[in-house]
Amino acid sequence: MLADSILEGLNPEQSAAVQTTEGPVLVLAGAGSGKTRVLTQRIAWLVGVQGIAPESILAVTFTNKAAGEMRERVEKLLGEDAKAIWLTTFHAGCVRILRRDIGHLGFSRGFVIYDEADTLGVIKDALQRHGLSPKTTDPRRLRWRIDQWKNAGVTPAGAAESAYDFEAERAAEIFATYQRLLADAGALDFNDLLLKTVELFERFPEVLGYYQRRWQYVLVDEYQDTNRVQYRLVQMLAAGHRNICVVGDPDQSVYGWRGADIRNILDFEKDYPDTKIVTLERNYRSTQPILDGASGVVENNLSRRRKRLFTEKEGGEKIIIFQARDDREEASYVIRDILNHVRGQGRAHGDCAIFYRTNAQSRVFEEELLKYDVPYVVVGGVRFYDRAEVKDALAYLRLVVNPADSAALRRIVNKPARGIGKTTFERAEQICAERGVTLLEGLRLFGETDAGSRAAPKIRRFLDMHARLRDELLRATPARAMARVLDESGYLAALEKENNPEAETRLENLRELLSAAEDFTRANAEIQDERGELELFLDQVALVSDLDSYDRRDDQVSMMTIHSAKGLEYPIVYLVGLEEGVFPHASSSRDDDGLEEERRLCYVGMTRAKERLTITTAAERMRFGSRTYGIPSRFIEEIPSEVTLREGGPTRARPTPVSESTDPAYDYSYAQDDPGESGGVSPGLRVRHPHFGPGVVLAVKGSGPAQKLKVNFERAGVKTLILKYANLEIG
DNA sequence: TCTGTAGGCGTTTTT
DNA sequence: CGCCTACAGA
Repeated sequence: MLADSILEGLNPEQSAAVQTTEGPVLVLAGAGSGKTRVLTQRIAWLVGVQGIAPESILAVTFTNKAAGEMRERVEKLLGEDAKAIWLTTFHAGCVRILRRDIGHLGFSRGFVIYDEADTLGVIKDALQRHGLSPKTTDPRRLRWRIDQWKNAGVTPAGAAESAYDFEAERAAEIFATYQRLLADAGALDFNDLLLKTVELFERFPEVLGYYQRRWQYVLVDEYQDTNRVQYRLVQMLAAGHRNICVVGDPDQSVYGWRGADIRNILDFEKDYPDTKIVTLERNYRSTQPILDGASGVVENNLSRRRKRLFTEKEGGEKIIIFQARDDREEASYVIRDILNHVRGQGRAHGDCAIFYRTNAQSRVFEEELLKYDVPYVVVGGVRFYDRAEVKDALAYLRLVVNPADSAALRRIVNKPARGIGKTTFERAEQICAERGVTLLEGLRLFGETDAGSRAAPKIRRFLDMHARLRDELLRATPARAMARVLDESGYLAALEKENNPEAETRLENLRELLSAAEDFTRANAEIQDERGELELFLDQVALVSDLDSYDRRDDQVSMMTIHSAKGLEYPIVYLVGLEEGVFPHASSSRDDDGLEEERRLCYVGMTRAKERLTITTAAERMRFGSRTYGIPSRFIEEIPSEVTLREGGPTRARPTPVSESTDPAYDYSYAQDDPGESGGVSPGLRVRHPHFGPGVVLAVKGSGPAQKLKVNFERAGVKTLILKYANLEIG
């Protein structure tokens, strides 16, 4: 019977969470306690046993990846029926709602979604309109401030009202201008996607009513990460039937800086006094020492609901704590430990993961991995869709879909160089501001008023091209539109003309983008939507992250920030850089709230490990290009000493100059150093790397033992290598 | 208007 | 250290 198979293998608490379908339910799920399993089985139970129509279920997650994985698992249980379930991220779900109903708010349904770079441009524009320079007012700080307001659901008017000093008043004014400029461009930023949906529901009860009736059951994953706007959204949707099930872990709330409000989960019972609470404390992932260590750390947080994870697993290795002299020794220790496990213990590279606090820390590890020729993948950091050429191509498409998109226009108006430079464009901006027309229209007006000027014919040609592309491509497939736009604009030709390895890399990225567009068409062949496929494609790329495309492979070590690691697990985990200032990060150590969030982050990192956890710290570290000295993180002391095993540390010789090192890695480097010359390596030389394959040297930096190369590999793209470690063959 | 270079600055984490 | 911006020169 289906009911039995759904409940099979669940413990009593999980089983209760699955079967309690009516009324508010709060599932407090500790790390590794099978929370995703509960969510998927619960959906299966609703449909397969209770006979609930799939289309009346809404399940919301934070990442596309989580949504995708959940959908996969639900489809396995329910087959075709699963397709009608709304299983989506907050942002993607809101886009879907707004594309249908934003017209009520006087917004075009053809709105574009602005990313970080786009919004920064809008902030700068707003500053300018207030007669302020980006030099005196830091645009990033201002945007951060505006984001904080928006996270909390504060409007420009509200911000102005609560302004307590001149600076806040001015920030509130710029906030208002920023929103106006977005509206003029037909654009919404990430926060607007949520805010506009809330506004829509508040102002148009009949619209809210439609969705309330539609979704009889609402499920929310990672509830501890919701901000006040998301909270409000969920509350409104569940107001009628109150069949709301939220799953989360207050100890894993690590997005406070992005507006997540831990009160949402802590106060859930107050919002719904008849809440059924299910606590999942049995851990299916880690060994007891790892759980004890992680609990030991997080128990230092004062504002915390008591919870104690346990496992039935017997024994387990202690947590290893390694104290390194410097960041390089830290990295080489980790890499060699990985190699020991791979070569000596039959482990796969893919069993191992390295987690750090900030992306910048990945560099040293990458260099060491290259040195020892260990295959790896870095998750996060620069996103594919953040690369300049990819954004340029997409900007052309955006401008086709929405001619008001000023950020897109700003981006590509003179790419490739077509004689519409800074001065010309500034005039267009001025006209746009004075007359309240779109930027493109401002450009047109300028060309007409100054018909005799040098720029006029160039403007006309650009506008003609745009009009032509718009006529031709509005209903085209994304791949066709992309190919056409790159060709017609001369973008591709200009890149090909450059004829150097860097341009080749960029062309390669554009080819990849093109195939992503083709994939999109293939994947959405059956989806019928009144909106053009091109628009749907642009929606998707606006909301994907690098993490979404990460697929764990057996043959690669994974590296990522702890934030990115949330929700993942590995047999062997290295948590690195545990020094005061690095982790906990200096800018979060000011107040108790920040520190407690760092501590939860540490807990998240530690609980990713299934069997073996190594924590490392370094006495010296290169930061901002100069040597800095650190002391071990307080979190290390918070791990109960019974479950730790210390290696390295102050008992060893004091820090010695590198040349006197007994570290074989260093000795090796000096043995290799003698040939003196770098073997006559110079840009343009074709080389072969044992792991990356053939490539061309782009640049040579420095000299002596530290000489570095920038090499463009045919398969792997541009990498910076240390010559003496890279084992390059010439030719 | 475009291109190359010198200086300044930053780094927290990201849907 | 590396990226981005501002600025100078052609």
